[in-house]
Amino acid sequence: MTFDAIDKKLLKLLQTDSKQTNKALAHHLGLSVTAVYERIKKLENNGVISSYVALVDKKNVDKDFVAFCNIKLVQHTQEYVVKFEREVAKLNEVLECYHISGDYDYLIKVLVEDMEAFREFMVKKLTKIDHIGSTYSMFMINEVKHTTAIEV
Amino acid sequence: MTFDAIDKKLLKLLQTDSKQTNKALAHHLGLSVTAVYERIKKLENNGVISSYVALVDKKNVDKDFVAFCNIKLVQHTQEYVVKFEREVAKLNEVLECYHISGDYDYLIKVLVEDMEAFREFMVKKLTKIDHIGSTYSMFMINEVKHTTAIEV
DNA sequence: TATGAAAACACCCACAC
DNA sequence: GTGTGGGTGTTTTCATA
Repeated sequence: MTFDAIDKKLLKLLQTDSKQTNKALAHHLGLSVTAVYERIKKLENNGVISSYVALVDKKNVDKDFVAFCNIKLVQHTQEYVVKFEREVAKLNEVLECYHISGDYDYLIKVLVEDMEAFREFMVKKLTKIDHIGSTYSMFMINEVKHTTAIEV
Repeated sequence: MTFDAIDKKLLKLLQTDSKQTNKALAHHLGLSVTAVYERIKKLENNGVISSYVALVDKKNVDKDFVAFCNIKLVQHTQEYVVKFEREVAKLNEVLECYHISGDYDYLIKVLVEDMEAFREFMVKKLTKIDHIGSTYSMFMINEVKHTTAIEV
């Protein structure tokens, strides 16, 4: 589908705050409530908007220790890859996992309470997955930017 | 604040789908609508729930080229650091930016249309920021997992 | 705290322009 | 694309236990 300037602005607004009423959105966009309603439905039906979620502030739940782990597998057979991906996706400390180019095979983002919890995670969960060769971890010192909103 | 089992389940539900009605949530949790309403308000007022947003599927907007760039600054004076962080945060291709431990100073996540757009980004935006020493980029081959929901 | 009832509000969809 | 209208459902408040 194609987006005009209004669609883009609408997506920006909804990606910032999805609890705005259609009336408020209509006012921002200079459209009628009905027009806004139909544009939103179109974006939902086309899968552009995949879901609406609540975002939790990790600082306010005492879980703001973030680590990025580069992971290398010992082998890259279909079987190993599939199994690793399935196992790692199950771990709820793992917020993101990407198969990437470069020196390592995967990059994962891990969220836990503190360094001690991270150690537990590495020893008891991550490295329990078979076929992991080596890992290289980086710890977050400060979160400079983090947004879920993408420019369309 | 402290969370009981119901709060945790409620947060999980809202982080998955914030458009559920309080009635549906009440049914899932075995509570009354008002009880759910007040728990949600408490979570919002305590800053546990920071916002409600629409999530856009990057595949459906033809913007699914993801790169991770490790960045090293030439110097680490307060002035350079502050300036870099301010400039990089302004770039809307940069979804996330973390000051990290390890061989590099920063890890950023970049979202653009394709490799050509990434090249443009690197040449015309990122490396235009002063004091960047070296960079090391990794490209996403596949997104194995990506969630905004954190376990509380 | 939890609840039910009631008012205020927003959404949804059809119709007319 | 805008506007209206009305039925439906939801949010919010409040009295009550």
